[in-house]
Amino acid sequence: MASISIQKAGPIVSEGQDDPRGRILSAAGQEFAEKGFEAATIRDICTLATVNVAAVNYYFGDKHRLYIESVRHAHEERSQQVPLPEWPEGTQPVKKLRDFVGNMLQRMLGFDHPPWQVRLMLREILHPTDACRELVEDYIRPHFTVLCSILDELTDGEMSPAELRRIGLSVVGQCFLYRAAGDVVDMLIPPNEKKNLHNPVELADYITSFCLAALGKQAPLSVEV
Amino acid sequence: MASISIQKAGPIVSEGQDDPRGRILSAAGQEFAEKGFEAATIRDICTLATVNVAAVNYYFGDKHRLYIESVRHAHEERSQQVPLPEWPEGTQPVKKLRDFVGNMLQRMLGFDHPPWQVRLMLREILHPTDACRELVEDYIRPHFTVLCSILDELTDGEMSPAELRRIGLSVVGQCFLYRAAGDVVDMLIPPNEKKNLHNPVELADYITSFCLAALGKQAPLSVEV
DNA sequence: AATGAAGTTAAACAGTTGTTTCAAACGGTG
DNA sequence: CACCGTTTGAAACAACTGTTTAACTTCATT
Repeated sequence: MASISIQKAGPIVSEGQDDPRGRILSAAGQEFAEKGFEAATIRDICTLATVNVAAVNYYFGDKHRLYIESVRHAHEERSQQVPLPEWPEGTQPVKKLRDFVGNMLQRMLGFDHPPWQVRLMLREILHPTDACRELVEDYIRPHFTVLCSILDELTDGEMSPAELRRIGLSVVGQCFLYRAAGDVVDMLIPPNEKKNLHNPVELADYITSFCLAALGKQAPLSVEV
Repeated sequence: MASISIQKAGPIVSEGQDDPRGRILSAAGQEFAEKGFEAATIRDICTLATVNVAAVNYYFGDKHRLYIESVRHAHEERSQQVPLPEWPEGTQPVKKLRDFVGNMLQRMLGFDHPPWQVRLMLREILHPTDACRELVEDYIRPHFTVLCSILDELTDGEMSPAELRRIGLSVVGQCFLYRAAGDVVDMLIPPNEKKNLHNPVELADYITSFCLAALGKQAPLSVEV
């Protein structure tokens, strides 16, 4: 009974090596990312975090609130790990677009394989729960807004905000496919082709070129006959 | 014991109104599509199918094999519901591309809201299990091959197969985003804008134009200043 | 009518789930 | 040291999971 008031906030300290709450949050994120909300069990999470089963209910109240918190924890961490690029005044919008796409691919695909933070966020994007709104407002929308403003610069203000958003979704969509359906993409293209043409760097160049060509800011990929 | 031999095949009849196996398959597909493999329960499936709990194990052996079968069932049904378009000899590749994109969007997004077959397949694409390989080979790859051959026609054979596949993924990616991350897209754009610019028909026109422009087969979306 | 396989049922099984309990241990403060 | 709120621990809880059992119905075939 007396512990109920604690569940709302928990200890102020966080992220320490021997901080149980932080360890649970990290372990939960990994488990939820891998198995999803239902399949991940409190017992596995606690084993991974080396805490007692009761700790989750003590610190977070129940499994659902632990999930919400772990999604928040994930996108906060990921925002710090791969921040948006900053450009000096007067940077060419073409370069900005290339940087943005490269940044987005790096954030989505990671250097080797994507970290659990991204996979957890992906789950929330695909099957939104209560945690989704915060994820969109704090993480996704700011990034999308930057992209649209780059496109606005690039098209010299010719496009309406609605058109800019639609083009922005074209850019995001091309990157998103590799993240969300990466396994199927791997089955559709030969392995060596993946290394040569579908690595993050080549992809960023290609997707940027594709969009620049579509917008008439660069020669088309194929020449008219 | 005696019933084990039955589980492999089941009755020859299928899809009848009072065919338990067919009802289970359909109910399982809906439940798996909505909740995923773990969260969907055999009891809920059987309640929906109005059969006894033991029926699943009788007809399919266990939950996992029921899942495999229901994924197969889903993409077989969906192939009949929305077949690939057929074009008469000499059809312009531009028209083919527009038709293909429209067809893909219709298949992915459905007329009103997407049927459970698509949502189940989407789950398998995002988090592949044993059922994925068959889904790719029997459903996804044939469609992707058609797309690449259209792009080959369109570019007059100038592109290598690898380049064609990469462009194909650009086309698919733009459509896929609306299917996989539709809820987030809805949060990023105003509701009326969605009706005007992001309905299947407008989208098919836009995505086709975007790609044609990128390939230099149509005027760019924005004119050079 | 008798037979026996095919199909269906309610009940039970063993295992796992999220959650709770309550006692023990901790760590500062009087 | 004794006190007290906070944290940890092992065990138990009730509910639910997939699966199995064994009795029962159906029904074409002999």
